[in-house]
Amino acid sequence: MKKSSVNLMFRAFSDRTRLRILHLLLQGELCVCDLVSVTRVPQPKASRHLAYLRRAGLILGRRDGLWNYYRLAPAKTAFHRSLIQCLKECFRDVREISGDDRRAARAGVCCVPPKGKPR
Amino acid sequence: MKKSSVNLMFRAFSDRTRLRILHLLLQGELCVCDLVSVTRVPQPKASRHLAYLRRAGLILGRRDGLWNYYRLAPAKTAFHRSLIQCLKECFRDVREISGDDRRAARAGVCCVPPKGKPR
DNA sequence: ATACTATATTCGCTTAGGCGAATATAGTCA
DNA sequence: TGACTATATTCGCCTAAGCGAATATAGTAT
Repeated sequence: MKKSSVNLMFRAFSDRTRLRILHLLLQGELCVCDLVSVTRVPQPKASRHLAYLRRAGLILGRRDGLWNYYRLAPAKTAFHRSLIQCLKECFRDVREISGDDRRAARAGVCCVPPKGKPR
Repeated sequence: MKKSSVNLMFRAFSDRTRLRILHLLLQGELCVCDLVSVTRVPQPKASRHLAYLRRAGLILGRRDGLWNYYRLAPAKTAFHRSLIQCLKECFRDVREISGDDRRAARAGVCCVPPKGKPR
């Protein structure tokens, strides 16, 4: 773990959009278009924040054809695990998160791809 | 809890100096001059960060004569408690913190006041 | 009063980082 | 090849926020 990653990780959590994305990823892997359609955030903005989270070591990406799937990086330190615990608890206090959860629960809302997305 | 305080609190943790101050306060109430002498941070800088932490609801101040004592604010939410847990665990990853702890352990290092500080 | 101590605030500067809009890249399909 | 889809990056702008230096405030002592 490089010397400033604690700061980076806290900073990563200090933005509402990133918090929403991270919270959604608690339920598992999601592709960018799912994140975009659930959060109703402009796609470039979502990509920007995803890049930030990737750099901070908080998420991992995987490309499958046209889609990029992201998931939470496994926590390798006690600190990282505690941070994830914060994530699980902050939903009460971040208004948008409950709306996200509701929309996410309404199943595969997203884009209908040319060939059908491999679920 | 106002709507943006989760962000504010995470942001408060995203600065090394504030992290060091918060970590020191885990061991109890300290006055500004103690914090300054232990962290070796310029006094105005320490005061600035203390003001930030006060605004974020993370610390409480108390004035006693010439001295201002600060302590961690009691956590009133599960989220806040988890955040404090992060604080307890991040010392492994923030280099300066171990030095702070060592210096803090060397007892009442600080200023020798006119009349002797009420310990 | 003056002098001194502890702490806080302001100023001017610089960088990080958020945003929307536009554009680039990469993979797929016909 | 060209058209289309999903995603990423760049650009220009603006605000947040860090810093050192200087200064202000408040309490104490004489």
